[in-house]
Amino acid sequence: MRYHRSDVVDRAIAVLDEYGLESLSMRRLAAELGVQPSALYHHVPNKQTLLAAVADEILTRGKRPHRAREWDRRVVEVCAELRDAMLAYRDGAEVVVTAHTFGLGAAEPANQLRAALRDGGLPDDLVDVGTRALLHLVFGHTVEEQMALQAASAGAIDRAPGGPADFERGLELVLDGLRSKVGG
Amino acid sequence: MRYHRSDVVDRAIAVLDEYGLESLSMRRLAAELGVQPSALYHHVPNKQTLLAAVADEILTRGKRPHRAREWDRRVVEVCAELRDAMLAYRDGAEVVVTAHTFGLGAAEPANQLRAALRDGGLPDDLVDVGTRALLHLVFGHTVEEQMALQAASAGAIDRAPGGPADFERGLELVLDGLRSKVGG
DNA sequence: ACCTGAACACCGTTCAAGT
DNA sequence: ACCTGAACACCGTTCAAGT
Repeated sequence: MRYHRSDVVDRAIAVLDEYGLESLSMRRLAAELGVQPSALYHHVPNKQTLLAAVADEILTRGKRPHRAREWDRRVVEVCAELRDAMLAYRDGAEVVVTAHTFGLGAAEPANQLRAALRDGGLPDDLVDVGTRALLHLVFGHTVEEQMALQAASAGAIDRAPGGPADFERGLELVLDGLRSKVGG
Repeated sequence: MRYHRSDVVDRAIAVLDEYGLESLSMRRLAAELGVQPSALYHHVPNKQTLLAAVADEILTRGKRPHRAREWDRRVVEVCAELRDAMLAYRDGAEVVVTAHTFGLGAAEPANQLRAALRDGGLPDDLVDVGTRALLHLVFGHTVEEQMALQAASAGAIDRAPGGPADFERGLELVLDGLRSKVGG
């Protein structure tokens, strides 16, 4: 059987979702595809690049249309889409955040947020600061939430995991700050 | 030579700072101490626990007195202390954030932030939401900043790394949101 | 109590050789 | 172009045995 890069990425996501990030090794993935580990390096230069591709694919699969017209409602939509996309696969948040940290892929959400803040009439420097703040909030919240969800499903007794309500309230804090500057 | 747990942690920080997190293996650390890898397991149950201890020690070393009296100024002080503590060692932010993510140690900053927000007269649920938002902001910003600093010092040309100015402006966004709720 | 020596079950990556 | 087979240089962790 002959594979393409997209087959490798798809299978990587399947392994990630079923067994978790710590089990997603190049050797394990190769075995899953019925191929020698060295064969993977024909489709992907290294594991880091593969994980970046996995992150991008997770975000692509989570894409949805944005209907909001006001810039601040669109920010909430983009952030919610990002959160839902990461939560859709086991350890998805960890993978996306790591890719973003290393500057590999996962750039789409940042671009959408920047565009929304610019539409809001914010000055360039505040667009930058705001975009980063929103992204860090969504990433931090979602990694924590997914951690708690997975711990709970593994039987560990845990307090309520934050959830979508706390998520939006954290967002509103930053949006309040931004809105107070848009008219200033 | 006989070692104690604190010797192991101290040496781990030295290795971290000099060679980076990816070089901080149990085997490498053992070699650095002139001991067999298995000897480390008399002082520490596993690597995860060691890294949590490293995170806590990094935060302890970065401790400083807080002089601000207003709650919002104290928030800024706590956040700046946290950021500086993590930046003081190579990959320090990554280590502290990972420990916090896995719920191992790194709990002090959260407690200090909670106390400050409570002093501000915020209701309990907003104290929770605000603490998490501030923590995620500081963590996200500092990991990104440290990444950029290390990339720059490794010769990669990079745009200005955010720095303390952007850091405080992101913070102010959330503080604006919180302040608008304290009188409401 | 603390350490050694040896082993177990893995990693990511490279590279000559095959088809 | 894509894959195999074998190797290189590592991992974290366990455990009997020593002092």
